Amino acid sequence: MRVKLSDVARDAGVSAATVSRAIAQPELLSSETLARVRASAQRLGYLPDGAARALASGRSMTIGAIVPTLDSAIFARALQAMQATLAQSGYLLLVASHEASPAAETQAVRALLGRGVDGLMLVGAERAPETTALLRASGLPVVLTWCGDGHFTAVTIDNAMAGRLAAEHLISLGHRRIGMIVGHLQFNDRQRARLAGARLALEEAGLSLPDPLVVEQSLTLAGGRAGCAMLLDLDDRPTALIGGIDLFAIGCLEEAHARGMAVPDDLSVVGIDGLDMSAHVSPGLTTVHVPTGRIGNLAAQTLIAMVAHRPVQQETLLPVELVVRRSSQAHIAL
Amino acid sequence: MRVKLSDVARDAGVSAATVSRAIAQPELLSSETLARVRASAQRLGYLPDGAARALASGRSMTIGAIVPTLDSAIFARALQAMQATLAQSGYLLLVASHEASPAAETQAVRALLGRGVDGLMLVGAERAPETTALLRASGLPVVLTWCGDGHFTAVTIDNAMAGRLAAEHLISLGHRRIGMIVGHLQFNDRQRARLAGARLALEEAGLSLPDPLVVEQSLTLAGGRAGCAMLLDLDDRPTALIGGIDLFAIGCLEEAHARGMAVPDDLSVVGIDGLDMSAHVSPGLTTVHVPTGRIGNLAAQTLIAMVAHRPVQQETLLPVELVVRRSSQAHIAL
DNA sequence: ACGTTTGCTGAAAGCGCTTTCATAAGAAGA
DNA sequence: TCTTCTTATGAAAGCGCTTTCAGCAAACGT
Repeated sequence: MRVKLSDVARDAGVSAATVSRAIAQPELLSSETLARVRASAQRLGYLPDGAARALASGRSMTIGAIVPTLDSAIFARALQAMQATLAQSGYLLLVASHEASPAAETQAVRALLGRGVDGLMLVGAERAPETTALLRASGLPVVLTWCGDGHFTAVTIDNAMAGRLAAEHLISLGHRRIGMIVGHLQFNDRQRARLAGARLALEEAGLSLPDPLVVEQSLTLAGGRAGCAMLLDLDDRPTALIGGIDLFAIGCLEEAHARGMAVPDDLSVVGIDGLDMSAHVSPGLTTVHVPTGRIGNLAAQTLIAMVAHRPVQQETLLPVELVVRRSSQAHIAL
Repeated sequence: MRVKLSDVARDAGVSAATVSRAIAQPELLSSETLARVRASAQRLGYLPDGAARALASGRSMTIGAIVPTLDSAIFARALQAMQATLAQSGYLLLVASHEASPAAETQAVRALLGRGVDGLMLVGAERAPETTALLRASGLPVVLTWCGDGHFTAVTIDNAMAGRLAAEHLISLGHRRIGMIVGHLQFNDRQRARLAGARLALEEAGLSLPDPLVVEQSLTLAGGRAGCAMLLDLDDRPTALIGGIDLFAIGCLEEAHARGMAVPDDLSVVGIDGLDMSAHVSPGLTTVHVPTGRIGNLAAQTLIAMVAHRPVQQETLLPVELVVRRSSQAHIAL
């Protein structure tokens, strides 16, 4: 049915080994043999069988990625960047998502490991012990992203610093009562770290971020609006809000607008992520920029290097940076 | 090194065939044999080798998807939906993107075909003839999305109708001069169809959508803003704008706001897509809703059915629907 | 009681490729 | 000229699984 390597070999009048080499190590062949094989392959429309190659060589030229969800601007961008980088080296991306379920993540790891991926990208450092055991036992190159665990190779950002920068910015603006909307903290070490960073900054300034001023929401714009609504309905409402992700902050902008409150006059808002969109909303969103695309690029590069047994940096910490726009301003105490 | 099927077989005191059956067709085994094999597999931490399974069985339990980019709310959502549906049947998603390059798409198809995917999802009906030839020659289940070509199985929406609904809505509101921002039309049949639909509706109403009122932009919020700026800078500026994607329309909202123009008082704006975000921006965006997630779900279901040789509908046309919000209102002629 | 079916299991032949090892033919050195 | 390297190629042994095809019991039918 399908053209196989032996067909090409017969057509070109060479052995199967030679055809195989024409694909993988062309420099070993004489130029005329190579040309002949290539011509045959071309003419017959030969496409190597990946499964057979993977079985025989032990490499699948496939990298796995497991993210909470693809349906997020953040992970989508990181994966797009990964995919683009991987493609340049002939790798393909096998993706799975776990929707914030550790058990689903374990399943996904198992599925990807079974598919013979050459390396694996995961988000965050927190996971079921079983998953970690699986990963270690596999001996496969693994790169953690956003958060590292000190053991696996990682491409990270300082989430706590991101939270801190957001908080310190507001503190320096004179805000004393600050609220924060975060994603569900369970199985989300990025959000926990951002919250912890903000809280610490507040405490160092002699302020605090008490539980009533922190609301957990699902990671959507609607979640941001709802969280904002809860915070603004408090008796002693905050004068400034931090969104654990930009989407939350944008939700705050919308909710404030819907209530007839002016941002930044009546409420300051700061996000964390640095979505493209954040520069374009009104007012422009002050945010802590995270190099999402670079996380993806570097994760891919690191994985490729590890597969090739090249030395890699154990943990690459990418910088986050406060970008001040219109959504935050000095708080005038009454 | 790694535990293999024969290790499990030896440990359980059965043949390799029996272990294989324990995985793929457990109903063929006596319950005690099955239990014994499972216990051994569990204890040894056996994970089947996907490459070997794929080679021996001819099925990889992997579905390929090639999209223009992952970094788009639309495709990200569709892929997330696909992935979720596929995962339920034990399939994994192998993704590639082509960034609006037909040649890159061909490459991607080749790469995925080579990886032995069991089926392939593609976006749109327009592609290099070589790609189509490759697809046909492979004989693999293929599902086109958003647009069909009358040959391959497809899960589509009526893009022309979407454009028409947007235009007719504005016409009915009394707008006579309407502009449209579309993505680069080359290699994007979805945008072409939406434009054509809008144009036709206008012409049927005795109006027109002349070239100067159509601007092509890259598919980002910034593109939408830029397109809006161009249209508003026209001598005879339009009173209403259609965004070929919601992101464009949201860009229009921002640009209008930045210019001190009120939407919908000074300008009506309608999008196409129905992003979650569109319901939350201010003013709420009138848009033609597209069931993006369902496209992904159905593409996955269709592919799974095709792999199993179950009959499938040749083309599934999903409905689009106008959702009227605050961004559009009647035009008062001066 | 004797063929016949049914249920469960094993032997073994691949699936299409990679890769080691061996070999043959030149090139180079002595 | 004869040995010693190189260089280019082929033969063949798998990679770890699936899947006929057989075989052997036990259960069935008459």
